[in-house]
Amino acid sequence: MKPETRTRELISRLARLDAAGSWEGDLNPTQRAALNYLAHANRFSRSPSHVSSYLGTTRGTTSQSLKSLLLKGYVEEKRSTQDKRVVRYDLTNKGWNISHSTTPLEDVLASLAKDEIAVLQDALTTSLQTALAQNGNQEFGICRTCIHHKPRIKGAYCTLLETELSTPETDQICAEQVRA
Amino acid sequence: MKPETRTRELISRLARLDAAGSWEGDLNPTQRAALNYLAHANRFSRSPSHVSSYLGTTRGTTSQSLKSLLLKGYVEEKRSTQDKRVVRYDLTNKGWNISHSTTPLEDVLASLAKDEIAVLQDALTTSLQTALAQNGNQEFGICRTCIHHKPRIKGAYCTLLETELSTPETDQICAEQVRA
DNA sequence: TTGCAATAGTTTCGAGTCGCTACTAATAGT
DNA sequence: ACTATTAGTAGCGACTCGAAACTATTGCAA
Repeated sequence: MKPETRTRELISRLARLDAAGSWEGDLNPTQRAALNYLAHANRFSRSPSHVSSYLGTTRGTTSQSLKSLLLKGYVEEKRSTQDKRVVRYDLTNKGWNISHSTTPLEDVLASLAKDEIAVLQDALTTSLQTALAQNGNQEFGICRTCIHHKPRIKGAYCTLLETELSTPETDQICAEQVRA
Repeated sequence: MKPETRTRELISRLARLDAAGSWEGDLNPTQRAALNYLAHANRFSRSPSHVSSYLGTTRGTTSQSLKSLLLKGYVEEKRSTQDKRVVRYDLTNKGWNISHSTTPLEDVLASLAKDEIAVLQDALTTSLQTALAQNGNQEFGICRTCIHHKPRIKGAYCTLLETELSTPETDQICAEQVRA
């Protein structure tokens, strides 16, 4: 079998195993994925559109998943006052608690050698970036690594959103991020 | 973010992208995964039970997926004469044709450097083996690497199934495989 | 300013996955 | 012969997913 075929199969099987084994609490894999995204995204990137773009599904599907998360009390809705169309979803305490728990796959990955996981992460990152670029998708990288990111003495400044950012925020996922 | 968390996220996103982009023909991701398995599994490992064990779903779900594949003409049913309970699914010509097509993710992986994909494959293989071992799942490795595999001048002999195997068959997936 | 296009989000529909339980048929063990 | 086990299927309810239709809001431009 060609190495790329074999590797694709490995990725698919690992993801499948992970999804099956991560029915933590009353969250299914998709809901868990959405929650994970919301836990790491900055305050400008937590709308249904952003979630659906990140997960690669339609807005309709995402709308339902978020509604389910809302109903179960893992997130809360914040409607914007500037643009009355947009909604932002923030994690509740219950949401934060569950988002910290690790999945079986993470435990396995944690048992790899330090250099092994570093190399794995690099190769996967490269692959993901290439794949995303080919589809014209956004990368959803971390603020700190963006061309619009200008470091300040405390925190940073975003030249795109024209906003001051706190230090923890520069480590969050931003939907607008463009690699420097 | 911890490297194992980041890596898990990468695997999950790549798999999601791959699944979304591989709606080749009229096959959805699960049906495609089942077809891929059948394309690489040997003649002793192509029953609904084996497919469900490989994909990590229940037999009920697999039964439906296979029924769908059958209906669409990608596979055909062969009922065993020895054990009248078991069914074997073989790919039709239509099935072989589609199983040879590559997915977008494969194309991306193929563009990686040779040593990079080798290292990637190794790390993923190790992770998968560990994860499967923890769940008590079968590994579904290749015949040739099994403790029951005894090479012959032409092909091989399996001491578990007590059967002669042709050379191509020793490169196929076997549900009974146990790493030597 | 008015009007139209674009955008954010929701709703609904049909097909399909998935876990679960219950079921039939065939085989294996005692 | 009786029972337990195994292979496969059927039906149920919850959910995902893509697609299309829909509302509300905003942006743009004549």
